[in-house]
Amino acid sequence: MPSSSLSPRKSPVQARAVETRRRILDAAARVFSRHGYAAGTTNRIAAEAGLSIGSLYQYFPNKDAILVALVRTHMDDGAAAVGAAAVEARHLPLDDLTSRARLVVDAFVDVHAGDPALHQVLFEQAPRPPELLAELRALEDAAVAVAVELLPVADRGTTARATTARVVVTTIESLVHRLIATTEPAMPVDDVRREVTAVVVRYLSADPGALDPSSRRSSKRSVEK
Amino acid sequence: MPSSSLSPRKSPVQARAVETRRRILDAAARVFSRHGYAAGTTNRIAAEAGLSIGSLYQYFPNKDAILVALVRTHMDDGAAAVGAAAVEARHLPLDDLTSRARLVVDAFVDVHAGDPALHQVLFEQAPRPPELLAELRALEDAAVAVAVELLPVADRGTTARATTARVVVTTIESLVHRLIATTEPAMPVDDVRREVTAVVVRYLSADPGALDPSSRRSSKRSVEK
Amino acid sequence: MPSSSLSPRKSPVQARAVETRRRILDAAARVFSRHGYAAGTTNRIAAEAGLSIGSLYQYFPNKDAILVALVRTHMDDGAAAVGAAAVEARHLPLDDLTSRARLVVDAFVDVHAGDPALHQVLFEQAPRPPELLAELRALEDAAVAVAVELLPVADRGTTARATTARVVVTTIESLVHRLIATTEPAMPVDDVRREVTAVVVRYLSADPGALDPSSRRSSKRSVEK
Amino acid sequence: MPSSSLSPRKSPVQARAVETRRRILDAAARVFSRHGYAAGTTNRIAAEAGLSIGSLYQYFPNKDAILVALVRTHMDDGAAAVGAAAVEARHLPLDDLTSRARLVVDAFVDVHAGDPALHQVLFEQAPRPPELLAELRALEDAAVAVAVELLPVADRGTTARATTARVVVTTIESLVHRLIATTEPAMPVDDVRREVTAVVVRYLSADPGALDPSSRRSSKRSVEK
DNA sequence: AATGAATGAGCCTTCATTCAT
DNA sequence: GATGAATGAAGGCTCATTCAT
Repeated sequence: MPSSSLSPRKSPVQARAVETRRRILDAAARVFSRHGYAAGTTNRIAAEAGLSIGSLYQYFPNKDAILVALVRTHMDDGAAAVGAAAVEARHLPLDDLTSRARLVVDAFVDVHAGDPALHQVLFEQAPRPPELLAELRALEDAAVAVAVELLPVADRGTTARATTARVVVTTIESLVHRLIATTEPAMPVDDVRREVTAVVVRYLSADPGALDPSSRRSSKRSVEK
Repeated sequence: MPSSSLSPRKSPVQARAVETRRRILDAAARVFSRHGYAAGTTNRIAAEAGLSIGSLYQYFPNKDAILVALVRTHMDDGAAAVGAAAVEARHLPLDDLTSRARLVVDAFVDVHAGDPALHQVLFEQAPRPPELLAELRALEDAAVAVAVELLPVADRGTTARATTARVVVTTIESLVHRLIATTEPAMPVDDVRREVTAVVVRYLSADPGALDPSSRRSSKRSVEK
Repeated sequence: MPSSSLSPRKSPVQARAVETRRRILDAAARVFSRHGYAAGTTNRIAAEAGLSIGSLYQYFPNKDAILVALVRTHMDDGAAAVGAAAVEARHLPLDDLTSRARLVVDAFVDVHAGDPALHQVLFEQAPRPPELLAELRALEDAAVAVAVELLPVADRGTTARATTARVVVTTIESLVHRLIATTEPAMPVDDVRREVTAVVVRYLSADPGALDPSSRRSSKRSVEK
Repeated sequence: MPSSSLSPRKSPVQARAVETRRRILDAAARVFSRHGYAAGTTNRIAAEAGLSIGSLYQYFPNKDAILVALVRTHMDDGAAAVGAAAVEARHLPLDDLTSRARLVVDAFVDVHAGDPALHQVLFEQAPRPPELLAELRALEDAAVAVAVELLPVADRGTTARATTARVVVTTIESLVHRLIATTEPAMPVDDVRREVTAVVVRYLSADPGALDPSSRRSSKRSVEK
């Protein structure tokens, strides 16, 4: 009945429900991050959210749904961040590969730096339903498409463009993830940004002619020497 | 009770025990690979090993010990394979970076290609005790040390040698793992070998002067130049 | 507060309450019929009635009360229908047993044919409180009394009149119920009417002398006779 | 290792397992009989059997399996008892309908008299899987077949033989069940035996010509007479 | 009176682990 | 040493019921 309200907000009921949902998700993030997936029990999550177990199940049909919601949130956030970076990158000169890559890498780093432990749980430890896996793959495909367009990804000798693009995307993703998630003498985030960018840019910049690693024995000549 | 100094063999009893241990570990590998960690129950492992659950517990104090043993085995195998590759690589000329890197990358690929699903379980999905994580880290440190010695890892501008070396090691590890373990249109193993090698070699070969990604905007000027 | 003695109607408020009660009961009937007692949750009933769960609990103190109300309704309906049939039957000649029985059987069939699944839930599946069971028994006793009066139930050899009457009532009840509720190649309702009537009539009509099943072996001789 | 035992019993292990199974089933029978299906929790059954809940689940995969086992047992027992009675009945002269019927009725009574409350739970209250229902129907069909053969079931006017046979079977079943299961002033079992037999025999013996209840209004004329 | 979010006891089930044989 | 039946803590989840709004 918000007949003349300027802010077309959700009705109180819904607004509260939305907030409770958030609270559960936040609690789940904390619990999963701390205890991992298996030990992140629904009871613990409910307690952490300050709710009864029954209430939790009024918002999510089962434990997996909570996980999926969390994964989707992070996927969306990641896609948004990287997408924004890509848009920004397009405004930079085509030949300034470093700056372009850096923008994208930074987005990835920001996404991962938030809660590495949670990321670990969400994307490695927990059993994700096939459908979610498919979405994840689709997202990566989209990222590959962006990479092709954004970076000068060309066939280089034996290597097809698609392969190069996928290597680029996978490198950024996995390297950032590993460098940040791997505990202990954590690498300073700035170093991560700089080095991952370097890895990608150099991979793409190398003069194919001077540096063909296509066959294990291409080095033959130097060996003969 | 080594009866003769010439035959340092284990007594029959011990030998049998060792073999049973192996059987359990092999069974666990198969079970974890197929079902994941959580669904890889001790009973299933015992059944797969053709043992009673009681017997299994005479060889391992608990489920975690099985996992740890498995992880250690794979760590050792990996270390051996990479170590052997490193030894071989040392015989190649210092400037044939590609061949040297390729040798190491191949070792990593071989280690991962065997049973990607198991690797996933052992190194991502299962909750590993802190002590094991420490060992893992030590192993990586050793790998970094080898990398420093084996590859022409030098300080490049802002980047300390240790950082470069760690990036190299992490890149190989995570990229190979991801490229092989990530299901679906799996990348041909040969492509993986070639491209990972390329990534590493180019990262290390780039002329530091011409390609300094140290600051996000520094590149602009070089472009204008 | 009946404002006028001429209109013994309930006040609007009460009338509405009565109607809401009805709505709940109807909804419960549908839900129990479809899902059974256990799966017929109060929330489902409330939803089916277009009410909030809170409102439902303003009309019934608990789930069992709903069931009891439903059972009572059906008991009353049944009693009314059978009672009416009995009244009508009394107008038929005493010796037209078939018509008299048929009238009663038809009443039973009509009662059961309406919603067999619901009947099943109400009278077999759901746990009925002892007090309700007592009412049920009382009702049956009444039916027995009617049977004694309506049908020529007389002592027959070893069998007391009360027993015969109870057998008649139970036969009609259970046979109609079973023949109609038992799924699958359901027997046509008309066959049910005819056969159940036949069972009862023949049971009551048989020449007691010619057909004494009182002892297992006594019959042999009578056959020989 | 029962190499030379005269009684080819199951090995100790199996024998014990079989006995434990029995204990669980017996406990379940008592618990279901006392508390009904819903309130007959697996924990209660385990406790009643003097076992831990874990052990119970080593013998039955879930609660329903226990119910099904119980139902099957009773179906088998019933089929055996009735079958034996049928065999015995066949040795009686064809025209001694009463004795033949009595034999069968007695079998039914014996089956039901054991634990009426449990029967109620097993065959009315509990949710039985469709597959079990199918078996139940098959069993009834078999019973109908036996009835056709055993008793002089012939077409009588409007009524097909199949209908008559089914009515006979259903009458015995439902009447015995109801007469015995219905609590309180329980009818003496001997009365049940005698009267149910009478109902069936008279249903089958009546002179079809003299007693045709085929149409509701056929009686009108006789009234007018 | 109505609403529906919240509650929590309790259910079914799993599985690592123990221990009598 | 081997066996496998037994154990029971703990987990995911449901649903009748309450209560603040």
